[in-house]
Amino acid sequence: MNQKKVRVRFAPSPTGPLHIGGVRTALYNYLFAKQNGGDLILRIEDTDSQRFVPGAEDYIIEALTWLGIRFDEGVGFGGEHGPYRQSERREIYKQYVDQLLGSGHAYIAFDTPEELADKRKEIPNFQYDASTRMQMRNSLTLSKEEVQALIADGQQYVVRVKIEPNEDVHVNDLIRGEVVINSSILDDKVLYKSADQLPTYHLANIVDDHLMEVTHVIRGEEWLPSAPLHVLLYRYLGWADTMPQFAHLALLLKPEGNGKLSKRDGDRLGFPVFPLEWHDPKTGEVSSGYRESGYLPEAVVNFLALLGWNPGNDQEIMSMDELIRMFDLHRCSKSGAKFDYEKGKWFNHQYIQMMDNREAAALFMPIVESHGVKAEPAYVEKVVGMMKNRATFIKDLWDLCSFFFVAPTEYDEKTRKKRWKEDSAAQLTELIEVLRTREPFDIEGTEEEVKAWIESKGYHLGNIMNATRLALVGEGKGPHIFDITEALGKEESIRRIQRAIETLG
RNA sequence: GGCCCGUUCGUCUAUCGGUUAGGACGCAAGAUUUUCAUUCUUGAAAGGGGGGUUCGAUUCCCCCACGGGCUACCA
Repeated sequence: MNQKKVRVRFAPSPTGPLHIGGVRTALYNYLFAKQNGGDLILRIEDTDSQRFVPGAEDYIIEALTWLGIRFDEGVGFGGEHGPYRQSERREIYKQYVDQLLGSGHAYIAFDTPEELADKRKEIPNFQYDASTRMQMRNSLTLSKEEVQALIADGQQYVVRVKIEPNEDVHVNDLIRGEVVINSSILDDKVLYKSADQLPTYHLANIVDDHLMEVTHVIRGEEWLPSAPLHVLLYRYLGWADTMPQFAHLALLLKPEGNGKLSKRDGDRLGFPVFPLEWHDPKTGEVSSGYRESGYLPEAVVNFLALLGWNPGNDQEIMSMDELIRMFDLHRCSKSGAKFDYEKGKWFNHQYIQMMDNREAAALFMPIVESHGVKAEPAYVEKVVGMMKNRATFIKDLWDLCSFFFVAPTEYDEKTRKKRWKEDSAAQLTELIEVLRTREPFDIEGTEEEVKAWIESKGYHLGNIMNATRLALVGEGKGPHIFDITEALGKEESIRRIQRAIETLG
């Protein structure tokens, strides 16, 4: 094993918002880096000028920052191995393309996209490789002079890797073990595009990982088929001995039906696929995000970490620090995981329960204010403490406990029918007198006194309590009655009961 | 079509040849409760099929089926 400092990278392409599967890849890279005292690099792979989307890069950084994934180096974070944006590394790639051309591991090809398309139509399973390259228009079949002339003439060309056939290529994957593929089935992939004068992913990736001293490549399974090509490129460039180790992560799948979870699923499936809300600059379309939906970043991280990995025991709730300690690439599952949104909600519920009341109240306060209510932080904190165990999202709290802030103006019909009896008005009128003289207006004392009164009168406890609840809340829900009266205070409690008596009769 | 990877409850997963196949989400029932929740208890729920190897396979091997990925001058 090498003793070099662990360096991993997350290398998204800025073609839109980062989706939740990408977030998981970033997370695993982060966990692995931190566990090994290594660095995490953010590299932007913008070699496809056609698909570039403005704002995507900032979005990626903001999203990962929100989730607590910290980079040591890269776009927006500085570092010694820059630039970290591939579009700014043209000259570097050019140099290695020339090296490959010089060493005979690559060649220039003049075939136009149209010609290739025709070829593919004409010959089933056509592949540009050792068996076909000598029938094509490239620097292998044309003379040096012809090639020079074509280039001088301004003909567009690409650079292709020249794959040596009949060679078993071994890819040692940290998750899947050894994968062996014969080089004959690989094709002569384009390394350098004529269209935008930039390298393709394959070349840029290898050059950058080498130059940035990346030790481990942790990426999605969609890259596994091209991993042998990458191994070969390291070899052709003379970097085989410092080649990083690979780990290909199983994909995140749609919950229903088939296929991997993709950006286009958007809100179609009934849940966000993006960490942050995304406003498409072209279409104006808005896609929901986990943050805006009310998720706590810690819950999202915990949930995502467990989608495709487990600690080997029954523990499910883990902080980022624990995840860093426990993460293990060898415990990543080999098969794709269907995205289970319900479980995600459960995680958020758990995290809200673990949250400090003050913290939760601070998050809830803006919602309270948005309803035109001015409330003391201490009061909000008290209410949150009583109610948060029933909330999956902080924003749920308003529906759950608005009655703590706004007196009911109408009474739920069903509850009224069921809970407001003939003698409720009379009984609650008496109750008001009991409450009026009660001092202090605390939870236990008040409860004791009210119950003693009910008993002495021979009233039905349930009837009184349920009617009182209707008066205080406006419907048949909520915490313990005396928790409510204590929080509302004597005056407000009496006022509400009074009002109910007047309204409901 | 070709190539690659995978296959345990509905879902996420544990099991590194011998287990009543465990946990979690969700679901159902019950308990608690003055209500609604929370909480607790219990329950239903799984090794794709066929061959091997072995005293013994969910576990190892092969075939098939199924699922997923890749197959662009996209990443």
